[in-house]
Amino acid sequence: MRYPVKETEEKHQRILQEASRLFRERGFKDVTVADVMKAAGLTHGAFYSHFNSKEALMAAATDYGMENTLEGVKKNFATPAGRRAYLDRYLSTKHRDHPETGCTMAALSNEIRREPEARDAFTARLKEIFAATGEERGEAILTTATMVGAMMLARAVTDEAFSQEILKEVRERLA
Amino acid sequence: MRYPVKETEEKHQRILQEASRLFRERGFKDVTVADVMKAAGLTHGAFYSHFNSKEALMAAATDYGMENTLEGVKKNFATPAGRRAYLDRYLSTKHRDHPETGCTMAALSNEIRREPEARDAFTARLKEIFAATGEERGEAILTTATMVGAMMLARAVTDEAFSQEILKEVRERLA
DNA sequence: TGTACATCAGTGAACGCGCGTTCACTGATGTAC
DNA sequence: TGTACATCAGTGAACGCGCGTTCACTGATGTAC
Repeated sequence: MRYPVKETEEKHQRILQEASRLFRERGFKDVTVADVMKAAGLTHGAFYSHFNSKEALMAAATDYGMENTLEGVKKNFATPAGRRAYLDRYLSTKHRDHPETGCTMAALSNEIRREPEARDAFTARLKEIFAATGEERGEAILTTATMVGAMMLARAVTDEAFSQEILKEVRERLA
Repeated sequence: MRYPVKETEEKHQRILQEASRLFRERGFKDVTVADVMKAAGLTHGAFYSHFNSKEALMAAATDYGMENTLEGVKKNFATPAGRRAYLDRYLSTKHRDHPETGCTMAALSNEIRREPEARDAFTARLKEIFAATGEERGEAILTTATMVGAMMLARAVTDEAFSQEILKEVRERLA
């Protein structure tokens, strides 16, 4: 049956949101189209009324997740204190333990590399993010690389003390 | 039929080597057991005479790849010039374009996080790598995080000039 | 404003394919005597 | 040292399962008149 346009748009947003959340948590490959649709409260068959393929969803979810990061940077990098607080939150155990609500770069960049559509979205948003820091470009690049790398290492490691050490050392050394 | 012990050991090494290569290139999920065995010159059925499961192979390949990195660090970090050359090689377009022979951390850490067996191997080797740099610990952590993060971003991005810019800025700013 | 009907998001069964793993079988190796 | 035989890496067919995608069908919505 036909559904109200407004509800359809809301469902579309919900699919995107849940996809982004699940992908960040488990990666592209371990999340099925059915998983995403179930999380959005729909059946898997309806997926193709919203996206052309799982690849298209991965790209859209990447864009969605990177846009979130962009907003966060815009909001927090206005003042030195805001920037400092952002870095500390980024390099926290809370962020480490919740990739599903955290940075898309730290959660998915390994897989994004192999997904042409997602890469395009990633590239465009990353440029926006660097610009939004208001910092000298090389500085923004260095800081971002360090944060992303540190989070990935802290997450990949099993030893809790070691993982915290990684976060702490980088937190203290980041300008 | 039964095979000479020596040949069996060589085949085992070949499986490990090819697995590490293929995993770094395409990720754990996009490489099948059959792919690995074919690359090693065997049929897929023989796999279970060498490893208990694909998960066990992922762990062994992670250990194998990290050990390679460890040897490289040991060899190159003896002198400041050697260290400098190592960083420059790490942050090169050649390394960026050849993940299959490159750093396991930059290629697989997103996926390693979700594989318990691989995580253990990763953790142990990462500690060895930090120790092998001969640097102050916090320094080793910071530098490694930055290198890994920069390589992942440079690889995830489609724009060639942008990708090179990421590598160049980090190369110049790394002590 | 009211009516007729074309549209299309959503459902759930089904398709086709590929994957990890198992298994019966093979036969040269390596061991026991 | 020679002989008999148990072992076990390797083969290739098969199993069972889950995934992305398709499809016939539904029926309220939104549009054309």
